[in-house]
Amino acid sequence: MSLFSKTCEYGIKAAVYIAHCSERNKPIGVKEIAEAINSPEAFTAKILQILVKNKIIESRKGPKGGFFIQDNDPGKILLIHIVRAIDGDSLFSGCALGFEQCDEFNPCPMHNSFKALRNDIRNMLEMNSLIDLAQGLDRGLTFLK
Amino acid sequence: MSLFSKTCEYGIKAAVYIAHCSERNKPIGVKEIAEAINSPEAFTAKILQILVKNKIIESRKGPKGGFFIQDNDPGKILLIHIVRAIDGDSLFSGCALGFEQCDEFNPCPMHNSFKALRNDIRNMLEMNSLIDLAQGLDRGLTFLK
DNA sequence: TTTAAAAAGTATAAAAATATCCGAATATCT
DNA sequence: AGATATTCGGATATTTTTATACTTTTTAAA
Repeated sequence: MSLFSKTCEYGIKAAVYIAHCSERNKPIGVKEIAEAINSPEAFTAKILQILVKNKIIESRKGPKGGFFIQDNDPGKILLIHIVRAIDGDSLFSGCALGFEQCDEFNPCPMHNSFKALRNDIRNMLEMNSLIDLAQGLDRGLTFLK
Repeated sequence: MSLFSKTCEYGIKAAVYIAHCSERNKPIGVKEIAEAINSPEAFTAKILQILVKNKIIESRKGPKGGFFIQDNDPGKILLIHIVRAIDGDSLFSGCALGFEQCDEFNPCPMHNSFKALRNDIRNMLEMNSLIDLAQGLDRGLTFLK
């Protein structure tokens, strides 16, 4: 078990790559993205559609088309937006043992020790924008495959 | 996406319930366990087998048989043992984006912000023993369904 | 020593996640 | 206007996770 679903992992990587390239200011095709993040192309296309529908990234059809992020946006797009769009918010707002009704008044055995962790997860996702994550790529300090 | 797989959630709940009952000092059958944690019986049986194979709990066949934990053990059995047996250790030792090779020298974009969180997860799993989790049940403060 | 109750083992089924394929819609360029 | 490149949408396929059903083995007790 890992934090994110595979779908979400691809979504994050793709978004980071698009942010990384968005300086060039021209749309990037699925093919290049999938190649860059080492993901299955058709599946990646589906995930990009989700991100577009959730207005996290933009797209243009036809020749010279592809996916892109407006100039000033990478700093505004947070990991939590992507995770929420793809995996929902159960990771950082749900119960560790999967109970629907688990709260202060009706806690599961893990409720109290999980509370802090859940907030840490949420904070981490709220603190990291695509700019933050893309910067390392720009400088050749981090990698997407 | 949630922290644990469903299998692991059932495994944790089952183990906590067994610890909770182990005072009575007699084996508890799958039927009672599944009932107590509101899980599918046959599937729960499979999970209990995993825990037995990993020597996390014990079992006895035949009439009056069932699953149990030795008197002094619930304090020694940590969540991390159960999670490791069922979900493996990718959750608290792997890369957030699923890379095999992701470390200080070859980090993924999330590596640094994830590092602390991963340790928090590990700590949480190492800090909680079955006794800790069962205590709330004993006192009627927490619930397993 | 026979019977019955339970876990262990094996095979299969159903559901969800992951992945592929192809035609439709749309935009660009000539 | 026509040809082409691309995303979009829907159908389908594959794999993994979750779940069930049934048989075998072990054990306790009558």
